[in-house]
Amino acid sequence: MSTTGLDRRARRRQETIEEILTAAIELMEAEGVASLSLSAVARKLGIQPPSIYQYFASKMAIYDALFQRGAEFFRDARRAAHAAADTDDVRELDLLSVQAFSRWCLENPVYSQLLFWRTVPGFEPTPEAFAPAQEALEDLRQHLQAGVDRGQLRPEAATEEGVALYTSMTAGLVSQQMANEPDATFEDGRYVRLLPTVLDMFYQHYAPTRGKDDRSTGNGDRPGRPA
Amino acid sequence: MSTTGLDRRARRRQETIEEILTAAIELMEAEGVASLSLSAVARKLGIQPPSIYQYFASKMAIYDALFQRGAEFFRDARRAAHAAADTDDVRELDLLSVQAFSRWCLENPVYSQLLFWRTVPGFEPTPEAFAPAQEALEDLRQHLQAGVDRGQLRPEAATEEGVALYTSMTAGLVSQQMANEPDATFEDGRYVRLLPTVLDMFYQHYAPTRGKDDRSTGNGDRPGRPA
DNA sequence: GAGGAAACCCTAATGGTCTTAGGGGAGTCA
DNA sequence: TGACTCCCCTAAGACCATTAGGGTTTCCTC
Repeated sequence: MSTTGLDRRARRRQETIEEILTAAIELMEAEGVASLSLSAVARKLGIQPPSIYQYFASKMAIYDALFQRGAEFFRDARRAAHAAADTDDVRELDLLSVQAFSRWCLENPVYSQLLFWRTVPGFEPTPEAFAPAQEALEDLRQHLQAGVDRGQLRPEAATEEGVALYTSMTAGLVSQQMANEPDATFEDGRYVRLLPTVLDMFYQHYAPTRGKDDRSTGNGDRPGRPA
Repeated sequence: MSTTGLDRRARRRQETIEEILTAAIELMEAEGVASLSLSAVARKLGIQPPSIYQYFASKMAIYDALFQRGAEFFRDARRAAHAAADTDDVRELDLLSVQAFSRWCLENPVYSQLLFWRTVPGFEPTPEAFAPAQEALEDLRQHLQAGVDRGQLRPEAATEEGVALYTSMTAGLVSQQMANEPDATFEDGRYVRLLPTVLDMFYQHYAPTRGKDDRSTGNGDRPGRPA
């Protein structure tokens, strides 16, 4: 059969590509992101180093593929956290998704370093690899816009400035966590524990100006301050 | 003379060490922090690569020396900003020093990456090299304690949690700035422009509970919301 | 089934890296 | 002057990424 043969070959090729990528990830986890060696990948697969060039044009192409893969994982993890949440409260949803974000980062330090730090010497992601990351950012902006629409945030929150603030604060915590306590889990990290706090700070900073300072604005289900 | 000879030799040795370090910095600025090559350093000095081992035990030792150098620069820049300020208001002082911090980071991206990101493969700073960085952190804690003592911050601000929040938020902005707009100056960076804002958020979050929620606590000179 | 093409994997080689070993010359001191 | 230390060298080993080119297997077409 003409098609099955082609499919088989294409499938085997795809399998090898996957094998290379997962071997690369495992080696990076063990030896550090920037010290990935193609020879080591080849050894792990039981082939000779030049054979890898059948599948990737260069070492950078491997980094790029992993960047794209990570960005897709990340975007989907964020969307899944949204979909799984059974609340309509924007702030609650926000906490869930930001916790999903940081949990994913801590559980996938290799991807995080590739995605959020510029940790590899000459590596710059191609636009194609970068696209999913930008989609995730756009997801976030729309989410903040939803918060604005429901009166839980001032319109400024969904601007470029709001997104910049939001990402800096949350990614800042995760960065510090990974740099200073790389082995901590999501549950007992000293920095990542502060995520609800910075979220509070964000929502308070962009709280709609309704009457006087009303901390629990648009957020009826959270315990208020004692009267 | 016995001493002058020894001094001369020691001085020349120290000069060579400095030459090596500045050459390394220049190469890193041009080629990226992690892609530093001892051979390139040697070429720049007009010597052969093995000769560098007369002055540094390994490539990591050079990274370590630069880490220490950078931490000392950083600590001193922060202290100088404090000393030069002619205000007693803790919050004002804070803004000046955090701006000095981020300005220094943007002007010295090589040192910043070495100090605040884990960007080099197998590099871990030795305790000796790390000491000045810890001194700078202790400076910050004391500064926050001063804010507490003057009634501008709640006592929690000067705890480990407060320091973690403070460093995460400010370093988060600087990280995002350097990752996303590496060529922007301190004046026109989209992220670093938000430093006063996050400082506001911090001071508001740790505002002493004086009567009701008083947004302008300890911050008389910033325009309030319209009544 | 036979011929041909493509895919796959190999060896060999180039030029780069960090690092160690060991030797020779120059400056320094008694 | 003789000895000692320091400095820089060349040579070499063990890696690395990458290119060139050849042989074998696999698949499609006739």
